[in-house]
Amino acid sequence: MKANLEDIARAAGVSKMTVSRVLRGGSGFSGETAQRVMQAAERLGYIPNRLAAAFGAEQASTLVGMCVPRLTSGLFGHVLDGVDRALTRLGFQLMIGANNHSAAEEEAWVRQLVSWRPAGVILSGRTHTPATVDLLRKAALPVVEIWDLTTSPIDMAVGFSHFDCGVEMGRHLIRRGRRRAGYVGALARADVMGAARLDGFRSELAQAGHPLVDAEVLHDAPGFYAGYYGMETLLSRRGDLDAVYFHNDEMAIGGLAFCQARGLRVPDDIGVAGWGGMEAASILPRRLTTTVVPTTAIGKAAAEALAARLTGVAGPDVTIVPTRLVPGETV
Amino acid sequence: MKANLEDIARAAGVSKMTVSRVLRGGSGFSGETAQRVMQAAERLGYIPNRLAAAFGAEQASTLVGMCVPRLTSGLFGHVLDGVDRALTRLGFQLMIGANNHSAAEEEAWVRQLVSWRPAGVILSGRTHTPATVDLLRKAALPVVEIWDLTTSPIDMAVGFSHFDCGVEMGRHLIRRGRRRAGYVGALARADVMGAARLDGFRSELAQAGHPLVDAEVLHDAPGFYAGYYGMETLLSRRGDLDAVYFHNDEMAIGGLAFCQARGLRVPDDIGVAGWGGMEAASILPRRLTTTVVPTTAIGKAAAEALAARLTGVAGPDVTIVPTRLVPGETV
DNA sequence: TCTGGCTACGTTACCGGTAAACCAATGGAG
DNA sequence: CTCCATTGGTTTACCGGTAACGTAGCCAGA
Repeated sequence: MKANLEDIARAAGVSKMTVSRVLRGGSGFSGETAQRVMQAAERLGYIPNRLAAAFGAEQASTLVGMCVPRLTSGLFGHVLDGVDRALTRLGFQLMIGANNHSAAEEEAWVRQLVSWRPAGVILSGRTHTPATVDLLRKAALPVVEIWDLTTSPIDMAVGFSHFDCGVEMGRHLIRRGRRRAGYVGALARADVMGAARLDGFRSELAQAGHPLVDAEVLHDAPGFYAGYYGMETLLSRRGDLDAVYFHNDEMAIGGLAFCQARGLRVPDDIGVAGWGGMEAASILPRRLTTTVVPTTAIGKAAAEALAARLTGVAGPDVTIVPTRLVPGETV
Repeated sequence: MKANLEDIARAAGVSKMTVSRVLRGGSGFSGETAQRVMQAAERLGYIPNRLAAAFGAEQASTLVGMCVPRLTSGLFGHVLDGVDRALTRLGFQLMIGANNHSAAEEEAWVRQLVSWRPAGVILSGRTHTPATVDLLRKAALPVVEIWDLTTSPIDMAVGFSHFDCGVEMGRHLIRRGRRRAGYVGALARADVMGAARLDGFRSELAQAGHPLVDAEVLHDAPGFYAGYYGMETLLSRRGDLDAVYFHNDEMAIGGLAFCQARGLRVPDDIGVAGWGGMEAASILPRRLTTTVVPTTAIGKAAAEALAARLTGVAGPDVTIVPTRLVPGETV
């Protein structure tokens, strides 16, 4: 039914090996032979078998795995897009997985992945089980950890400091005269990076002499609803806040919706800041003050770091991508 | 370096085949043997080689491919999530690709995919090149086409009628007393499904005796900005519209932002309707009138249809998932 | 006692490529 | 005229699993 190299070889009157070389565009054959082979392959509707190729030649396959926290995150959608575009251009295939912010789920996924003998892996975050790290080391896979900067990456890293994002936003709020700031987060205990931003925020405020008044870290996923209700909860405990920093833009927009619903004027009565830089944030009636993260660039850089490693070019082990605090009209 | 079945066999004092049977949880071995094998495998840090397994046994692999129009779409993020959760539970791995609304790019991706001999494929939409269809047929792959209902799916389909969505929204606007409706779309000529909604919308309005006044279909990606500027463009041409139907919720929200910026009162001066049902739509100051699409359910159904087909259970060829028009406060 | 069926394995033959080694012409340099 | 490099191939030996089939030992029932 399905043609293989042998069939083409027979049809073209050459050996299997010659067909292999022609189809992979190598050398060691005449133009005339090449044409006969190509025609035969075309005529027989040959579909290459990468399974056999990757298996037979122990050389790296063209498979790259990537694990994100959640597939529903707008930010990671852009990261994925950046990765996918770069990998496609470089001739790789992308295998994805979601770990739902759980290192154990990530381990299970990595275990599946390495059994496909991929060329490399891209992981999100720096929280991995020891078994995961062990597995990756044993498989001798190029690994890129994205999103957060790790002091000691497993292999390579592309990202930025979440702590610094928090610090910067804290400084901004202080500069804008805010003195009683709160924080609304999500994914309590599951998301290390949101926690890092909160740490940075808290530390900067404390240093400025106007420490964080209160923080509400929900267990929910960081969406609009969570922002709305987080804001409600926080303000019901502390009605005297003059600014609230959110886990991300979606939540901040939810928070803004709450303010609107309660007749709170932003930024006069209360300031609101987000994080991430989703498109909607810049088109709200009042542009949201937020930190823009170069998501697509991170994905692209991760894919290219991996590809560079695979072609033997020594790239940088750690790539720092700059985030940018964009002052809007909400604080 | 890396252990294989042979190594385990040697260590456990049995044959390769017995190891294979034990590790795959089959039968034909004693409990004592099983334990020796397991321990040896554990001790040697055995990592199975799915490449070899899928290659050797011509049986279907556990690889499933999925192609979406854009990875940055919020709606498709949820579809992907639904697919991924279901597939992971069923023991499959997900390989993804984006076609950027281009049948040619989809073909290129499918060509790559089939060379991995996957167990099945999930495609978005019903626009495929003849070569794509041919390729899939030749590979005898189970195929699920999602998102849009196809009259004659390649194999299976999970989705709904975009035309009907448009019809329903047209009816809603008429019921609300709107008589001069416009439309703002995106991805001109690339997105067949948005066009189908517009067709349905247009046809229903015409039938009601209040035909569509004007439509502005941009070439851009359907985001907030596009909605903002699309609204601006449309209203500059036709200032007398009393309602605008948007390609999706993001664009509708962009349109709302424009209204706010220009001091247009919604829904008094003008009505706004979206499509898709993003979370943000329900938390806006005025809840957006939109059609909610059960994205995650579609993904789940697609994955399960595929799995059913693979286990030999005959599932339905076409699964219709219901969309729901949710009247908000914007029209 | 013989037969048949079960359990618990072992043997053998692939799957479809690729690397590496090998070989037969051919043409040009010395 | 010989030698050697180059061109254009072929042959062989794997890669690591799995299916299919073979078989020894044991026990039950006729």
